[in-house]
Amino acid sequence: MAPQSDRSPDEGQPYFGGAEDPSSVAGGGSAGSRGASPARTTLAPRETAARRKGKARRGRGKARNEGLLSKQKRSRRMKANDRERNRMHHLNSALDALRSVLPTFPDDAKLTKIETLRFAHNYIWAYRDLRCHMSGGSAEQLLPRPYLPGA
DNA sequence: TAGGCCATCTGGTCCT
DNA sequence: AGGACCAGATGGCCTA
Repeated sequence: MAPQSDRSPDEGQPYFGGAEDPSSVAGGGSAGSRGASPARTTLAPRETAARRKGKARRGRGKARNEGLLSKQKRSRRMKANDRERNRMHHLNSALDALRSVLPTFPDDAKLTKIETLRFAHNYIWAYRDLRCHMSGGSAEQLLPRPYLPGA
């Protein structure tokens, strides 16, 4: 397949499908198939669960043997799986929210997770830099307030 | 068909 | 004890 390089859009620029920025943060990685074709769509959690039901039971082999696990253990595991699934769904929602505020081209191009994070990093960095230059201050003065959990 | 991305399961560890 | 978080494993989907 085509060599992938994490798209690292130029700071402050909308992301253009195939554009690459070799000087970007952490180098190399994924590429450009998805930019060109937004075919991959994130399934809604419910839809995902339903659609993936089949493979949900896939296992890692050994400890999988039914009967080895007590009913209580099994039940606890299932609950843990459920929480983990939810946790990941929340994480993905947050990622979607982040995607939604990042400019891309075309508009409906979907950034991968790693691309989203790297782009957001660049974007924030560039924005801070821009404000710094406009205000004549130092970048440190423009650092966002630290995140306060629960605030 | 290979390789990238993703969702899910799982067991370990840490925290409350 | 139970939940949150994490990383590894697995297999499906998709594109070049």
